[in-house]
Amino acid sequence: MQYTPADIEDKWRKHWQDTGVYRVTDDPSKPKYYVLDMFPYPSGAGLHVGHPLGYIASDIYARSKRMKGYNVLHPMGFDAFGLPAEEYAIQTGIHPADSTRDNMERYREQLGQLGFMYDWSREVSTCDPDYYKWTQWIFTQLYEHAYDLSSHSAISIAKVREAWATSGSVALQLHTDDTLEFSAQEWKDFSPEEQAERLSMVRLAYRKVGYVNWCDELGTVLANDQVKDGLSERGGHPVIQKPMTQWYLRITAYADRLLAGLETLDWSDSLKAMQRNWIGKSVGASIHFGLSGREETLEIFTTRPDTLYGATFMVLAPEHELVEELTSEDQREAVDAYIQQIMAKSEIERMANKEVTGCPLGATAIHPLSGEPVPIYIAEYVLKDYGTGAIMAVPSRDDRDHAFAQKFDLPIIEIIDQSDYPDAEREDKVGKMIHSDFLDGMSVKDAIAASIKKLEELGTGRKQVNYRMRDANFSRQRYWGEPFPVLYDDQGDTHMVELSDLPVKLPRTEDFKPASDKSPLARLDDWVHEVPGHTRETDVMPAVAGSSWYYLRYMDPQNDQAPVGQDAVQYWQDVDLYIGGAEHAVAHLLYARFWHKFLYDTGIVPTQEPFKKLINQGMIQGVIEAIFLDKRSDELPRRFVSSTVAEVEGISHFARIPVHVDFVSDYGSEESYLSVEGLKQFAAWRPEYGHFIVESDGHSAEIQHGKLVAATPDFRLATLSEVGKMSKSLFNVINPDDVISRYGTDCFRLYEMFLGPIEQSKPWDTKGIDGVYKFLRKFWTLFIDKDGTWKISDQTSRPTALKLAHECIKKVNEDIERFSFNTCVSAFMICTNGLREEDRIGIDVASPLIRLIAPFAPHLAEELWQHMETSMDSVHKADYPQHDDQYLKEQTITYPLCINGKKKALIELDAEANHEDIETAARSHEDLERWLDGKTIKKVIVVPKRMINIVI
RNA sequence: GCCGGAGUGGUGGAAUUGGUAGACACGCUGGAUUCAAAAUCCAGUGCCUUCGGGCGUGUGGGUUCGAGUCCCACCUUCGGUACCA
Repeated sequence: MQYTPADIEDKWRKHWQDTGVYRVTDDPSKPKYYVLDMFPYPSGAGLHVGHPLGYIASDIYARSKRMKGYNVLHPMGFDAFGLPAEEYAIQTGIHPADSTRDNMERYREQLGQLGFMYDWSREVSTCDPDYYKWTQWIFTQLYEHAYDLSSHSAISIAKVREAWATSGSVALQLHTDDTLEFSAQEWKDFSPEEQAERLSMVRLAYRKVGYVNWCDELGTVLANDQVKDGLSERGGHPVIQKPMTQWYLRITAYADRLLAGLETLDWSDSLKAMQRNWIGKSVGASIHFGLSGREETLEIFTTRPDTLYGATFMVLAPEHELVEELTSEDQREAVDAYIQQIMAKSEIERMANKEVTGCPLGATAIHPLSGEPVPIYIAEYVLKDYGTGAIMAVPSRDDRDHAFAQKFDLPIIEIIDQSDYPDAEREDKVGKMIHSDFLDGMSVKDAIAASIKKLEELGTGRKQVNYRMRDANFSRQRYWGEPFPVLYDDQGDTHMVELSDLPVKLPRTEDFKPASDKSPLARLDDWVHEVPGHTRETDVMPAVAGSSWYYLRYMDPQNDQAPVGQDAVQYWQDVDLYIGGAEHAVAHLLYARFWHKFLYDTGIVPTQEPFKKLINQGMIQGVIEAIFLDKRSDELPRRFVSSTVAEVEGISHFARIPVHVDFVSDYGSEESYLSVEGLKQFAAWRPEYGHFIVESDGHSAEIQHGKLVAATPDFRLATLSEVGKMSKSLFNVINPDDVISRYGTDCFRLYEMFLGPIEQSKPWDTKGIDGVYKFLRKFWTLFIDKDGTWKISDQTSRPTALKLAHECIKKVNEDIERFSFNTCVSAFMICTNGLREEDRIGIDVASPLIRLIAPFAPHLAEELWQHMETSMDSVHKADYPQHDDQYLKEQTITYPLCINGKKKALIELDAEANHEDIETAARSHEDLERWLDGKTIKKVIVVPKRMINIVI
């Protein structure tokens, strides 16, 4: 009987489901192990071949752990709220709830096909009201807590009130961006509004003004993703940065703990480095510069207070609140024009801009030590949310300041003598202070301390810790997300919805298009005013809300009394292994850690960190196929060209238009192109281009209303192929379905693993899949012959067969533990190729091999297992095999013999040979004289069991 | 710009701790089988070569008896950059 996956795979999947092999209960008799995948966003394009890469790896690991006696939780769910469903709804009129439900259904089906050991009864979906009830509740808890810096823990607002009423603001050391100074009496005398204002300065969820990408033309806020070159991706309309009052989470309160917690985690150093850099803790000074003719001061943060005497100008972010006031009449026009220009740019564009831009305000600050006047500028390289949004510029010691000073012809004062450090760069903290008054002669390190001391004496500055990380903007002016559990009363005061009234369900509407500058929910009058005397918050939460705690819900998905029950969380504790994409390195992984620490502080979870070990899977990339649209005229017929034509005419005249990969011939190759047929498909897919002509090298064609009007013979339009993200928005998603129906699930699983290391990204390609399929057939025929007879004999296998098997068992066990699944597949191949030479295979080889491959190819293993005489009804309940060293003994070792590190020959020596035996053998090699070529041997290096090197 | 990753035959990749570079596959070439093809099986396959050997892990330096692996500089490319998820 041939290996035919179609005959066995569906059968076993159904069997496993019917018998509940993968049901997980909280079983205290076994050690627990929690394997988590980053749950997918259920995109309309379906599961693509990139998703399973991590899922297969985690499934293999989870299955092997289970066979090793652990009680393994390996759940799956959906990150179901998000922008694409809403965009899809705006385009098609299909409600996000409906499209998301359908997409989840498709995902469940596709995931089911992959043979994972998920316990679907634990599924979690972030858009399910039973789930987001608790997302909302956690938000209310964040609102009801502040952060106490002395106990390093969240503290309830009730306690804060009590403490302030007893002893005033000095009672507690709370994390805040503002200054709180009031006595107990003053607190009591405050109006409720004034009290609320003070509390808002410390709450972990609070409101403040933030900037959004605003597109007037579309009447909506846009995601960064939807903005290209300062224009909306859809329609190409201008986008500006618009201020708006929004909810924020005070993640900065947890910055130190998020930093310290990294030390305890089994994550890659690179990932920890990314989080560390994102948090960006820096120690420096806060310094107040006076402003000529004004009472108020300009606060700046610097890590280099030692360089104060080199500060020759100040730079503010264009959004800085003092800009308006400080601008002189002469400069107003220029300043306004500059601000307008900058507000059209995204932060990335501002930072990436190498060109130096800026504008003087026509105002001066006063140097806090020298009393000299210092001119004030605004420039895009200073960002509002970093530090105080203002810097003192020290052109002699900062590269960007230096470039700015040169462009605007500002003085550059050298204040550090680095002549003792010839290799030092401008920004290195080494050298002796000069031209710096009382600091002269000090080292940089001493000067930093001395300058802070001086500033503190003068009352114009103090030591300060600053974080690059900013509080998390938690408001989205959209529909498809969790509604805030927030009511505002007639006075504008904020009230959280009580737990008994949660969830605040997302109201159903068919009108989810943007409503001017508000969330679509703002238009639902009945819902907004549902609670008498109150209006609801009409923004919704971002997708990161639901994904910040979903891993806890899997532990106890049905609980209606708490996000997660104490019994469940005490048993499952935390995630032992988390596998997911590196693209989540900072955002999701930092927010989830933040929420987890907050939940720890409030007694909901027993651990400080959610994810003990983390593996980043690489991306399976797609190929983005594109053609070029001539931007110079928007009259019909529009003109499309190939990349080569666009380059000749000047690439800036063209817009890159992605083409659905299904239309492209020779997809992914250098010669990829659109045939006449592909062109027709393109025309039908993008009807807005109605009438267009296309030009490629030596080819042209004209299309009108989907019909080919004219074309050169053998027409083809060359498309540009670029490797990149596989994404619905790039029209290059490849689904696993076709591959599975052709080769079977086990083959697909093995092939994805065989592609390479899971951390590595690579473009999708099915070129090598035949090799894996051939292997599975060979493996099968070790056990079952052509007419379906079970071939395994009762006799013991020969030592050679046992050696092959145990080498494989050893290798696979080792490689699973280091998450090297591609080499596991190779090991299976090597073993199988070797066993084909054996004239008989006994049960002593067959049984461990079938169990060994079970986590990788669960269906095949289960089918073969049924032929074994065993009490275990499923291979997946059997033990995982361990190797026995007695079968692995080698008689001889082949040593490479090198001259000066270059291999010259191989010599075979007894495995037990000692250092001297080996050297003697080397020195007596018959060809040695020829290799020496008259030179003498200086040294012989022998590494037993490794190599021999003769140095001449 | 900044932070992080990757770069090895025609292709995917292996080399786990500084010790035989190219395991295992794909592809290709030749052969067997076949009326023929598919499938299958066997052999070969880094590049150059005067057949002695020489050169080879993105580029250029360095450390070492020995470097794909460590160090320095650079190039290319991918991910993130706070509203894609």
